[in-house]
This record gives sequence, C-alpha cells and structure tokens, in this order.
Amino acid sequence: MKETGDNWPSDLKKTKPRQGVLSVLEDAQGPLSAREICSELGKRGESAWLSTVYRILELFVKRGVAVKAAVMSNETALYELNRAQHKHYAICLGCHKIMPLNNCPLEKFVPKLEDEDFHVTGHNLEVYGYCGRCALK
Amino acid sequence: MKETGDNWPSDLKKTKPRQGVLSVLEDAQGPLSAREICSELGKRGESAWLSTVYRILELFVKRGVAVKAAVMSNETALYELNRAQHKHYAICLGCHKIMPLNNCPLEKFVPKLEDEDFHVTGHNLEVYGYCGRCALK
DNA sequence: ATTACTGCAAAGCATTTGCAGACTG
DNA sequence: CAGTCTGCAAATGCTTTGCAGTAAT
Repeated sequence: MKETGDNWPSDLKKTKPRQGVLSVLEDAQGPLSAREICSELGKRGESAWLSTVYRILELFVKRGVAVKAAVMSNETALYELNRAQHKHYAICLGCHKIMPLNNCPLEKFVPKLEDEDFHVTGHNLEVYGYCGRCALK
Repeated sequence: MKETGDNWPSDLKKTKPRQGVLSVLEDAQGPLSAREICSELGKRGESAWLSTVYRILELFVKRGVAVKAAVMSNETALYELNRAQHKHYAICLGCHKIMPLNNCPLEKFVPKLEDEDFHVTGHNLEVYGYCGRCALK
C-alpha cells in the first residue's frame, strides 16, 4: 500500500530529509548543489541541515539514486537524479546557465583507453564558455 | 644577454619564488598540486609559502605560462606548464598514478556546440579508473 | 624611490566528522 | 527496542585575502 508512485530505493529508511532531497531532485530542472537543495527544502518548509544533505547525497550516489553531475569552477559539486543516462553540461561563465549536452564525446574514446591497459570506471567533463545571450555583451 | 635558455614571460618580475615554481613545473613529470610544488621547493632549499605559490600559479595561468590541468576528486587542482597543447589525464583511483591521454575527445565535438549558440572557451575532463597494476588487486 | 611581490596570519568556502538525542522499522 | 539518521557544532582541507615589510626595476 504505497502512497504515490514513489520508487523508494529498496532498503533505505524513509525519513523526512531523505524524501525531501529526493523530491527536490525529482522536480529539478537541472543539476543542483547541496546548498541549493538545502535552501529549496527551506522554501518548502522542510528545512534540513546542510551536513545532512551532504550525507544524503553521498548515500544516494552510493546507491546509484543520484549522480555527481558536474563540478563548477568554484569547486562546488552539482547533483542530479541518476536517470541511467550519462549526461554532461555546458556551463555559461556569464549567467551560469547550464545547458545539457546531447551526447557524450567519450563514448568512442573509452574503448581505446581500455586497450591501453587502463580500466575506465567513470569520467567527468564540463564545458565552459558563453551562451548566445552572454556572448553578445 | 640572457642567462641560460630561459624563456621568462615578458614583463614578469623575476623573483626567487617565481623562478622556483617555474623550474619545478619544468622538471615535473606530470601535473602537480600547489602543495606538491611547495614541498618540492622545500626539498630544493628554496621554500616559498603556500599562498605565494597559489598567487604565482594564478599569475602563470593568467599569462598562459601554466594551465590548470585537472581537478582531483578531493578538489585539489593540478597545474602544469602550458605546452600549448591541450592535454587530459586518466587518474588511477588505486595508486593515483596519472596517465596522459593522447588526444582530446572533444576536438570533433566543440564545433557542434558552436552551432548550437554556445561559444566554448574551455573545458575540463578527467577520466577515472584503475591502471593495469591496480586492476588486478 | 616606486611599485610590485612575498611572508605570514587569518579568513572563506565547500565539505566532512563527532556526538547525543530523535526517529524508523 | 536496537540501530540508524539527524540536528547541530566544530573540524578539515584547499584556496584566497589583508597587511606590512622586502625586494625588483
């Protein structure tokens, strides 16, 4: 007798902060930082401590619920739900808008590395530049 | 009447810490963190303060002498000389060995993005995994 | 002599950790 | 009830900043 169609990860205890973080991630338009998630929770009247959000994100990443999507130039990590499809982003240095890339330039590349005696488990890519709007300034 | 074949960047004041950082970078086998540069300077009897090393690296990056080559998972930035050729690295999660990649998987990719109204100024890529030696463990 | 650079200390951020009380299953 | 999770505070690690004395041109 589950509530709404919630796909809660198997054996995780269902606590308010965890459900909050999950739903914020579900509603997100793009990848979010821990701080953003935290203040979004605040707006929803369900505040959770920042350290708790970090712990939850760590847990979610470990369980494959979420992924660390990118790391901005100021060393801030951005998270999003793991939609089982590998994504990368272009980040505008002007307005910080985040644009998803349509495909991963590494797809053809990784197999070559495997030949060279390196077993690839993951990678991280961010593209920086200016979006159409900011390029004009 | 220059000393040794030193290619000192145009208008930069030649100070001991700067020359030290430059020579450490010149001798480096791979990208180094600020801390590593600092302790390498120490070994050479030319200690410089960590904050100074950061300031010098920032300056070098601004002048195009060096580049921020990668950012490790613990948020530590690695620097190396700007050899005018774009490089990426594969980082072994076991032994932290750093292997340079032979070519950039984004070369063919960037032009496509330019078409989509995004002006690319740079990108950041790290590949994680295990080297041949560590994969066996 | 000027101006820029460095040593040093202290601040800033993002993230992590320790602990006791609160809550889940 | 037992074990896990959270609120909270404090610590950590990388990097930046402020300032006064020092060195380079």
